[in-house]
Amino acid sequence: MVSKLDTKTRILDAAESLFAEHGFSDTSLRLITTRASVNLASVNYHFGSKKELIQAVIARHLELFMPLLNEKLTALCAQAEKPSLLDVFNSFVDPLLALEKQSKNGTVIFMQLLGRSYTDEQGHLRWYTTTHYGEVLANITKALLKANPTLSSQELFWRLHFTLGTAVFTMSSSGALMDIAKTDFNQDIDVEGLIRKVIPYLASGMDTSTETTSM
Amino acid sequence: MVSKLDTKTRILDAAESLFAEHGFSDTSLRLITTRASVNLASVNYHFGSKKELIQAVIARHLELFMPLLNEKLTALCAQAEKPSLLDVFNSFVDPLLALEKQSKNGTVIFMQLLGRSYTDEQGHLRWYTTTHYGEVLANITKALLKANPTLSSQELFWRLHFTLGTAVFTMSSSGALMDIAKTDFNQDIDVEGLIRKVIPYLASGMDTSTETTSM
DNA sequence: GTAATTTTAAAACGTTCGTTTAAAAAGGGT
DNA sequence: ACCCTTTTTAAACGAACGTTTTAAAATTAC
Repeated sequence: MVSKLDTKTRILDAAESLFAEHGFSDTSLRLITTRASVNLASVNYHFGSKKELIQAVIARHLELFMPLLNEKLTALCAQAEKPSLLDVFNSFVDPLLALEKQSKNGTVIFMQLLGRSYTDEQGHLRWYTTTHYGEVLANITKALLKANPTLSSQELFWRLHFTLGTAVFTMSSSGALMDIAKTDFNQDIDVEGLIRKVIPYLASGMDTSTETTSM
Repeated sequence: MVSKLDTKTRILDAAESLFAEHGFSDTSLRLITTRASVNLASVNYHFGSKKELIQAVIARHLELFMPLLNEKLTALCAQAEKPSLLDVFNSFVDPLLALEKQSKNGTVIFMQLLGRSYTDEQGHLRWYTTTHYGEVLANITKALLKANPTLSSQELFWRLHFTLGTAVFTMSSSGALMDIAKTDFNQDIDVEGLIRKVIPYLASGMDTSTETTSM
């Protein structure tokens, strides 16, 4: 079943980095199979179609990330004392960094794919996530509500998506941002540093006082 | 020079909505020219290439948005009293809503294009913006620094991009978000309502206290 | 060792893409 | 009316795409 290095794995590895770099549509199967050093037809043989390959690439990351995150969140919800919002967001750090070990730049690639799955008309991707990992998503809101019980479910909904926007956009363009920080401020920062830098911002936004809300 | 309705304008109108809906690569010139009811070759005749058409579409929005924003920001910087961060972000409201009047869903389309210009490998788009509207961008940071003088230029840099992420992502997926809000909470909200909802979040994030920053 | 199955390989399929060409149509100036 | 420029049109170009086909090679099972 397995030779030197699984053809399926080679394809997934090549595809995920190319997808993150150029987007789904702008990455051809020929480019993927060339980088993976496999035959063009192997994609259709092993995955069926390009669309199913995209699903497989994202699924591989979700399968690693989601259980790790769920573990952290349930632990947080199980403890007696009330967690801070920083505690909740810090729960994401280890699962995100675990992706880094699965594949080079795994964290950034994961967030880029997550962002693209929202914008690249792959609307079914969001559906896939919510149906396969609805329990985890529910635990995210549960933990956030435990940290800030004054939040209405509506406000939580909005701020959760505001948070997702910051996270996705920041990590997606992390390469460019880190370059600018290096040249402009001579500031060296890696992926983990960037994650830890954005978390206080996210916690602060999630904790916005609702003084000026109109509806 | 002008007939019933300029062919160039018809192309720009059709292109901008299709670009925002499907992305640059997934929108073919045939789709654009069909919706615009013009000949396929007119795009290359009037704009030279597809890439130049993309530039033109974004430029048209920037040319409306940036001067309006600059006006608001300079007024804010000119006044004696210190503005709040909410004041600064509220300066974006009118310019954004002005886009809504230029074309249907103009605000959302503008933000979608802005987001895509960051992620769709159109890195030259970011360069175009910074070189053509560097003055405006400088005024943004100037206004924010006036509202919060304790911010270092580095922290401002990072939080500005965090802010951009929230704004772009929220407005880009505004259609889906508003749909969910409608079905889940029976909450009716339009583009202006969404803008006004995200602004307190952005101000709060920009005002994050730097207690836990590590580097 | 041989047969059955799985995987790889090269080639071609039909489609769609952005762009170009060349001629017709429309417009403007005198 | 005429010429000259601008614009529109239909048709075709070559390239790149995802996918399919067919056969060879490799692997597994007995």
